[in-house]
Amino acid sequence: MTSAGSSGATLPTRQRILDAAIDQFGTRGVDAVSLDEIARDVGVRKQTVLYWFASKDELVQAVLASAAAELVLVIEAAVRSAPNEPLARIDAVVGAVFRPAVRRPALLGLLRELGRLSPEHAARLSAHLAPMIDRAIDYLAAEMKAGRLRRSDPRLIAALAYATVTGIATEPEVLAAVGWRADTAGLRALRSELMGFLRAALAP
Amino acid sequence: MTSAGSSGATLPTRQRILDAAIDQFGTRGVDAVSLDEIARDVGVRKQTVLYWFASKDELVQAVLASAAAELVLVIEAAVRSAPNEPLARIDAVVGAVFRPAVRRPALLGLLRELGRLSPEHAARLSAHLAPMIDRAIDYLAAEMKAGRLRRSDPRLIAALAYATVTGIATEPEVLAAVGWRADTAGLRALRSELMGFLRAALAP
DNA sequence: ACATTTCTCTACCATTTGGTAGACGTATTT
DNA sequence: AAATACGTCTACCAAATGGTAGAGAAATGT
Repeated sequence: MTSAGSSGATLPTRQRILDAAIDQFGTRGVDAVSLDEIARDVGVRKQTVLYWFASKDELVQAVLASAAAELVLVIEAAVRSAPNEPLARIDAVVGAVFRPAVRRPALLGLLRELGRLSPEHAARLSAHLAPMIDRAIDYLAAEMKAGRLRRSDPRLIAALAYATVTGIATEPEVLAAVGWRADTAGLRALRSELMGFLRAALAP
Repeated sequence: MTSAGSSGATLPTRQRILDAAIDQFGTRGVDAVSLDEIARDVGVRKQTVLYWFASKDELVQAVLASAAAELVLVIEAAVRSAPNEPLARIDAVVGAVFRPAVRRPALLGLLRELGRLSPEHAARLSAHLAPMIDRAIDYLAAEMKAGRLRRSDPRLIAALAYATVTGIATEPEVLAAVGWRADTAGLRALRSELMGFLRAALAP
């Protein structure tokens, strides 16, 4: 029983399908991407995709779980390794999310798909992220109480900060529309502006 | 020649198709919506849709133009009727966009489709909005220079503010995920938090 | 050596998609 | 009254979609 199970270490193909699917679903939307396209990206036939994931629905489910897990991992690591000071922590989280997000908008783009998914998928994804969200909100509330963050509704503040980061990371076209350049200097400037924006919005 | 032309006053059906298409495209994504579904929404057959709009592509084009025009109209009106003070103007714009946006996420949702549209569509939409965006950026730059707004890159600030408003307005699921309630009081609280967030982010 | 499992493939299939052709009734024009 | 334009419809169609059935190569176990 070397096994594959539903969790453990998996073989190349399955992972490659998953990766391709994250990119496609995240950037173009689940409904707009066909299994054939994913298969072509991976360099394999559609039936191979359907061998690893019994249906498109199951693939979507796996993609969401995988992306959510990756996000949670990245964010929690950033939080743990940051000093226990709210603005520094926010910087750390933004920094951690920012690079992968801008270079691979699909990751956050998947979250933006939330409203277009079936209620079941949406619920599963929410459940996956809920603990982290709840902890973040509790943290914000505590820091507000301690006067280290601007006093406001921590839940809405969390949502607003999320909207800002996700929006800016998943819509390069908007940045292009305001004349922004996607070169290295541009990226650095964007990141620094983003942090400045959030700091100003959240500082007491 | 009572005529219909491509601009002027039009008959019910065409407009109803346009409205239904805005909602569907904006909430579910262009690629994911079929002409049959739009037709069903309107209570008509697909061929009737194709009578008014020669192809899906043409319908998309008309929808984008219509939505952009509506947005520009609403925003410019809000700006004109607001006092010439940057934070007040921002409040006015947010207030003007907020109600329609939350009740009809499709409008802003269409903008979020930008990256998924064909380059031609994206370019046309950008062109439609560019004058307003440029004016906004110039305005922000001037106010920053005058010390009435936090000094920063006006282009990125515009993009960040846009991301915040659009994100929060088009993703009710995120609000739900943080435990927000969509009742009247919730709406008021959300709007006030949003304005507070932006004011704090932009104030000098 | 043989049997079995693992993985990818070809061959189909029913349904849905955007789109064409043209019939049919109703206004409007002449 | 005849002719014409207008708006919606039914009848199709070729391509693409998600999915089933099962063949065949390669590894693995016995």
